[in-house]
Amino acid sequence: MADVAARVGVSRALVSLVFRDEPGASNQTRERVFQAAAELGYRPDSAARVLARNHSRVLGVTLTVRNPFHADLVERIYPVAEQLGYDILISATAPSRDERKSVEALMGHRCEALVLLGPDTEDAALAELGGRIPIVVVGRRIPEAGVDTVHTAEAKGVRQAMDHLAELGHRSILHIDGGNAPGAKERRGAYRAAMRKHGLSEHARVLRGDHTEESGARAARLLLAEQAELPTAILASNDRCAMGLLDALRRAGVEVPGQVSVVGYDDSHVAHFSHIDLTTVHQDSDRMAEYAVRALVNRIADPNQQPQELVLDAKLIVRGTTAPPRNQ
Amino acid sequence: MADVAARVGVSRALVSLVFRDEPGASNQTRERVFQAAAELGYRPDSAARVLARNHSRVLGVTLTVRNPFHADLVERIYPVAEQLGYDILISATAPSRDERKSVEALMGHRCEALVLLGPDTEDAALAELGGRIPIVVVGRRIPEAGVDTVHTAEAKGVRQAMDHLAELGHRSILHIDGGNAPGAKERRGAYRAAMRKHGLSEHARVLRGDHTEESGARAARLLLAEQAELPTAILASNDRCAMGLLDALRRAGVEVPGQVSVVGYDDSHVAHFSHIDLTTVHQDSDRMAEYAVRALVNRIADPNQQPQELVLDAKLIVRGTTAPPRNQ
DNA sequence: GCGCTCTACTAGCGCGCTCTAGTTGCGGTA
DNA sequence: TACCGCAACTAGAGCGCGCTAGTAGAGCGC
Repeated sequence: MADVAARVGVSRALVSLVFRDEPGASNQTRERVFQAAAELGYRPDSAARVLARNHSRVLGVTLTVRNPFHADLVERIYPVAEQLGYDILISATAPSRDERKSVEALMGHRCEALVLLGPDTEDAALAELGGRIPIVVVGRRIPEAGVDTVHTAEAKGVRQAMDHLAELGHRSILHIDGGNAPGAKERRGAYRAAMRKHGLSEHARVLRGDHTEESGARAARLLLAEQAELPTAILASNDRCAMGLLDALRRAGVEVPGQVSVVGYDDSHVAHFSHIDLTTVHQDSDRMAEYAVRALVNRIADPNQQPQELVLDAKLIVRGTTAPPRNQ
Repeated sequence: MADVAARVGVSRALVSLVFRDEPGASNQTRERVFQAAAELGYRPDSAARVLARNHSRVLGVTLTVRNPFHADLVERIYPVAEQLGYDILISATAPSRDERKSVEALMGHRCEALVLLGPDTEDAALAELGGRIPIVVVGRRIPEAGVDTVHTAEAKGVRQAMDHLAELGHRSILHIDGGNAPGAKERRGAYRAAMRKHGLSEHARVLRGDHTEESGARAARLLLAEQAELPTAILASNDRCAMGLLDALRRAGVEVPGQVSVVGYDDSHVAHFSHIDLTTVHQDSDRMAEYAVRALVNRIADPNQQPQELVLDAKLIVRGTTAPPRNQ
């Protein structure tokens, strides 16, 4: 920076002004500063910036690197953050690297606030974390944790899916649940309620699962091994689960939707693909991402505001994996 | 830090020593420092650290957020880097965010070196980037760019796949290529060479594609629309392409491998799933990740060493999507 | 001529840490 | 006793910026 200043023949402070795009420098000088910077290959050092300002203008994001819905969210988080003048740092969670570590890393890099995508940390720990640094939890409800959250109206989405299946004439509808994963409890409850509402309680059945492809495939294997009649419709815990289920069923020669209808949850980009064409509950990933970023920016500006819970509308997208039940 | 020092009754420098785990402090003092730090909720600020040291001990990684093979690599990069005392920062590439931007962001955050996973930046630009900061290119060959690279012996992998198909009796083998994507050119060349070697040049056919599911599905639609006989085997550009191809074929009622055999490339985790069970060319993602990180660490230590190209062995993994050809 | 405002610019401290070049005190050795 | 070496510790500069408080000079009205 000093080199740039020297080259242009001004002070460091002026160069600083120019790079921060603040008033106080003539257009001509700005030009010359940028010119000199380009020639010298100068770029502002964000570590020093962070140190000198007292806020870093960096938001951290934790995600599960294998989750396509997280990928959808991240793709939208970047432009929104950029527009608001924030930079994004990503830290991945994986089997070998738990969420706490990701969070620590991001905090160490001076993130001012964190977006947690579908965190599996327990409520109490999240509340405690929220006390230390602004966080927004995406895709999971956290009652009374005192942190901002954004998630879909799980129950509504499930209800729509169940209404759709019931209207098609399905009675034997099974649910593969998401275990302890974010949103799973709500979806499970809504499934049971919908079965009751449609007078199908006797057909209600929940298989334990999670949010991975493997859990869908496992459920399929289990059902096929039972030698009993397959349900005519299956509500999967999410799209990944539905994907696993779909392929396992098809490999076993079970036609979808001819013999079994399948509904997913998330409407992640994989569901759109013409060759998957999954009926699923749409979560508005764009709005979730936008809200998450804005919530953090607002909270940074005013840390004492009441924590907000944004519940986005869910909407069933009917595609090719659902049809009237087979003749039994 | 000053607070911690004051609380223990020592200088800041000593606290610094303790946190860097350097010799020069008694065990008793270390204890007391950690104790005080815990009580005060102190954590070292990495921005300041980076500024004061002249190296940051941070490596940057660029990846395509939707690519499962990249996910595999990242999962291994974390522990290796940690073991060597480096921290990882991830920057995602997406349609809305090109590679240059990711690289800029990482450099701005003082990464000492970058791992580029399957970069699509052109060779010359990579060479130039390599002149400014140590980089290692993963999954792509860059002849004479003067940067470290690690990739699979593409030709060998393709050759094995082709030998396998030929041995099964396939003659009409089609290739959906990866367009300009990393490794695509080599795979395409190897496909042609293998067809020649097996005396099948007249059957050789390459469809233009890329490394996405959609390109596989598109190719399937195109083939099905042609009304001509389908090839008996298809070599996809990578696993994602194979996934798209597989599902599109199955949805059209084409049995895999009964009517058409399919081979992927990458052996990303999706290929393992029991319900996908894809015959594919294994790339050793663990070794790739390890080598990439070590190469950077070595180059940071000695920037002038000769650039290295590590070519990892490729190995065909025969699973369930290949079988002898249908009777024609 | 004076004082005023406004634009364009500058000096220099401080952000939280690392690192070099020390100092202090103590036990061992000739 | 004098000296050395070593463990344990400290003072203070400096990393690259942002920011506050300031100055110099041009333009203007009276």
